[in-house]
Amino acid sequence: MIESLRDIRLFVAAYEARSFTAAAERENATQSGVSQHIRKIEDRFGVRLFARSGGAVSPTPAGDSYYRACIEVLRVNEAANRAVMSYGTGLDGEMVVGLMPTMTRSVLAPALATFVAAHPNVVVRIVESFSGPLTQQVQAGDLDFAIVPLTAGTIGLRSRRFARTPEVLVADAARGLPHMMPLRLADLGPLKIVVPSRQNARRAHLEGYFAANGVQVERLLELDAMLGALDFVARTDFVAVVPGLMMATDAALPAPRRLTIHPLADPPLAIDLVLIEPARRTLSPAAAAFLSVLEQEAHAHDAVWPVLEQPAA
Amino acid sequence: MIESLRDIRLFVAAYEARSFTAAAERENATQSGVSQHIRKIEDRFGVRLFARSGGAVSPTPAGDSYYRACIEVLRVNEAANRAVMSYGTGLDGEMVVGLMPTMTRSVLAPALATFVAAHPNVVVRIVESFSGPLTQQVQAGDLDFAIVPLTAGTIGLRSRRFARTPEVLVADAARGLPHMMPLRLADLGPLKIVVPSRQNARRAHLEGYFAANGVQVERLLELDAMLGALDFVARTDFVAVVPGLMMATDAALPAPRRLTIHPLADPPLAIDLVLIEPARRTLSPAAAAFLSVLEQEAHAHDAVWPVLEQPAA
DNA sequence: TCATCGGCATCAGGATTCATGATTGCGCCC
DNA sequence: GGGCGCAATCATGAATCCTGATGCCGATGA
Repeated sequence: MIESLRDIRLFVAAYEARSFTAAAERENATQSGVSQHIRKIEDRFGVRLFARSGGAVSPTPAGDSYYRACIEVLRVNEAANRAVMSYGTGLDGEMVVGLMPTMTRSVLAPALATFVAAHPNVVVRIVESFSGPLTQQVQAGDLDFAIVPLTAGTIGLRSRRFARTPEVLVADAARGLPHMMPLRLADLGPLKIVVPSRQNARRAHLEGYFAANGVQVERLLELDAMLGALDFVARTDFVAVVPGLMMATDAALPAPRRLTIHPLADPPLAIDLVLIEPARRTLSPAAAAFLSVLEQEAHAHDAVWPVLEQPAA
Repeated sequence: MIESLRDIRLFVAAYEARSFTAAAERENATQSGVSQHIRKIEDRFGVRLFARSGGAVSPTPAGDSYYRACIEVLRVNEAANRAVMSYGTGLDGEMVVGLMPTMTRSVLAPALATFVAAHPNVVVRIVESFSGPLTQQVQAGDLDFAIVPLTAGTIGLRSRRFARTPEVLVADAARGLPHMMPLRLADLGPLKIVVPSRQNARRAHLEGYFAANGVQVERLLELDAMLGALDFVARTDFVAVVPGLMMATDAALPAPRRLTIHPLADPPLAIDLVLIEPARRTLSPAAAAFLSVLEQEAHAHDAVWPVLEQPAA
């Protein structure tokens, strides 16, 4: 009875999916096969890795421990493969990255331009979506990494801080608010405001901020289409609160402008963006290179905003 | 074409032996098999790992690099195996136990430490609550067992005596009362005293004791948060009466101390703790083992208190 | 309380992979 | 040039892996 990396991969998939069936689907296998592999491991060690209680499987402490060790094995193994593969070719291959709309509006374009110029052989695919779907896709291994708002940790993901950016108010320029001047929302009187739907992690942050700081809301409009929201703001007396990073290029634009931008003040509000990647893998060289460009681009605009002393809400 | 740990082992052996034949011998394989495995790796990566020049094989730079990465993989993999094998002993399953705060403060921690070391496979869940909710949860079958103060029997429960512990007075050390010296409450003059709410079964015991023994109460403060109560006592001239078991570790603590502890004397007052479990079930092996550890730990501190001749009130 | 359903375990078969021993090819030394 | 040592190759039998079907259990909902 020989242990194989297949065993480990299937176990890791089962652990992360909390389901043999889902794991099989992810790893191009069958439920039966997954079941047999895991039983094989359990027999070899004489330890139960999952508690089967009819409907669902849940890891035992031994399973938890083995999982932590296994993702290490997979990561190191991947590093081994990369080490030898680098003797064959330079930077190429395919890379799939998930980004939330905040990233795609201002940061993506210049980062992409830089990257494709430097690495013409890399096939780049960008997926734009919201945090929920992106998280799932990273978990499933469909994405090399994703940038999403900070949320509670999820099984099978490694995450690290990517950037912090202030939330800013966006208003129709016809209102005459001085561009880039920090504002207290409560001073603006009852607001007609565009917010994302509850699926979006930012919604809760915003509502908490409104409630805690006496912001009067006249009308709430749910709109998950960010670009549409900005266009809507430019044509009506609605305003929107969006991550500053999203407006980075607009902020520096000279007059005349359709929209004015205003960091929230008293207190400021910021949002943390995190990088998530599958815990069992390491970033491919191409993905790592792109991430570095993306990060550099995201921080290029830091200086236009007031310093954020306070941690994010 | 799936990569396997066998590939890696054979490659490592070949690298170290500088010979396929010797490697085969070391790994209980044949020269042919080693040759095929290594060719498989080379094909997969499109890189040559060994230079074959008739008589002997010598690693290429790619082979050197892969070797260094591979021994890392083998090391990490072995660590994974060791991690899970240490779980080979003891019981398994899940166990949910309800404890009153009296138990969680001094007894729980050492008992838990002993238990998880002996039974790493058991998923332990501890619920801290008061007698009412705990009794309900045992009745509902949500808990394997609970430790609660002695009360009237409830249908659907089996109970047995778990421990008897004296009630003790706890006072701010600044009062200068000699630590561990038994006291008559009535001798202390009018008391400012912290007591649990009426939901707590001990409240009635205490009030009965006060009335029967001429204890003068200047102020009563209801506080169900046990830890908070102790902290409050340490900062004010209030005192509290709590089960001795709760203060077991504090009792043995050397000076300097924030609190002094005093068994109630003339007459002593004790409280009985009982084990309750669903009458329709028997204790799971894990629960029984944990109970035994808990009981042992609870009795480990018996000697620090005066002998209780009298039955509890 | 019963029927239904989702999900895992088990089983037998067929496909695939793996290991083996024999044989061949290559370079070296005598 | 003929042994000699070692790796490559090949065909075959063994072990394994994967699959689809089926059974079983607990959860869910009427």
